[in-house]
Amino acid sequence: MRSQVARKPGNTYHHGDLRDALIKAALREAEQGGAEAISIKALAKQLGVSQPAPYRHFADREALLAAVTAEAFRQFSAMLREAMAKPSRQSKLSRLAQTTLDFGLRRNGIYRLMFASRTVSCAAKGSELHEATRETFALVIEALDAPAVGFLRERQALKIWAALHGVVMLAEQGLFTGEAAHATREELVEDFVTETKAALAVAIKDAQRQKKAGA
Amino acid sequence: MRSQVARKPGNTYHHGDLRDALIKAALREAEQGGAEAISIKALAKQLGVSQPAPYRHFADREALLAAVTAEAFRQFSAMLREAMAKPSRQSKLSRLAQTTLDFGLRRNGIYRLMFASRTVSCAAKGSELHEATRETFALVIEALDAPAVGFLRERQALKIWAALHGVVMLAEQGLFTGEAAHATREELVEDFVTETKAALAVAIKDAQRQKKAGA
DNA sequence: GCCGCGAAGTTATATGCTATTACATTCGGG
DNA sequence: CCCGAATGTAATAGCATATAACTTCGCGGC
Repeated sequence: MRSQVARKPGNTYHHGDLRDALIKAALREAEQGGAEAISIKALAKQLGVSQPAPYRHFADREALLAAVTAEAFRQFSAMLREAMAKPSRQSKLSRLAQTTLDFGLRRNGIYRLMFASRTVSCAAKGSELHEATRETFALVIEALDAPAVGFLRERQALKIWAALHGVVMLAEQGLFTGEAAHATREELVEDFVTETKAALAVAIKDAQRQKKAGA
Repeated sequence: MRSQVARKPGNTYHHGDLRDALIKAALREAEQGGAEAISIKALAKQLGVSQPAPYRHFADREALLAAVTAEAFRQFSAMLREAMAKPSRQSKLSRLAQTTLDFGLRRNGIYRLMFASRTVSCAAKGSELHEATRETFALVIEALDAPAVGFLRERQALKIWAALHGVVMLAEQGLFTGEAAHATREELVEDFVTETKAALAVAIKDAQRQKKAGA
């Protein structure tokens, strides 16, 4: 018979998977309040471990935030992938766009963690976080469903990506609820989607014409 | 002979204009590190007053942040107005756009304070902060240099405003420095400006046609 | 089997920030 | 000139980050 001092149901002194539990709990906390809602002390209490225990897994608060943000990007990517995968009348790009808007508003604290904090821009090139962001952007390019034509595809991806972020930002700021609200967020997003498709179609046609002329 | 305990050069027990000094100093601090770089204690020390002195002017940290953000909006508006006022080859909209990008990158901490924090969305309707944001958005509409045609003008203003924010966000995140960097931020911004002008021109022509047809 | 080492957790503590309370000083109007 | 309001100070409570020193547990080599 072991000592079994542990306070957790069928387990021991050691938590078993504290690192993962911390990230998941932190994500829950950040859902509403963003990064500032993440308190190491509170998380430790919530998970039933001593206050400095988390420091065994993360050097400091910044490191935890980076891990949480990376996980957030992975969840976001998964959501986008799912939305793009399921059959639908709408285009992949449109589904990606609406999903981004939805995610940005419903999980706004996490969204701010991902796109509006310094954590991401400080991520080193090979880091877990950096890779997670790159993968998400790759999905945007994929959603365009367009052949590679010079760097035009990447450029259009950047443009729609930027536009989507902006809509989320303004929506959260309340610019759609005042007098200027005669356009819904969804309409604006669909506008950008349409424009992107049009621009891509023109560019591809141009490229084909040039090829033909060259041949 | 008075006590003259004061530590400040030619002055007294009272600071004279602590509230204003706090806001200005806080803005300096936020320039790089954003909201989290603003510490009441540090500001008090820096200004040579006792640590609780700031609480005479702001109920709590949130209130200080709101005031700082409002001041930031006013400075931003002033910068936009100046850029739009001076004669130039470029359109007003283009100057507003490039100025926004410049401000968003050079004073990124403040920019995040203004557009990516919960402070703004929590601002009450009549508050100083709320008014400041509304005034800034009015400048965007002005920059379009277009007659009011239904709500189309507001809609275009929202769109370009959103797009600009997105570009700043992605730029700060480092998405323009990687492999996809074959479009500069300035080019993207100019793209959006051009598209906005085109959309406005079409809409206005449509409206005139409709009017003529109706007459 | 047991031993010992390293991973993971604990208690105690230092430091820094926010915020409140009670007290002191100055300014300005009646 | 004096009193009250505005503004500042000292002292302190409470919470968060972070580190140090000690403890417990699991596991792999012998």
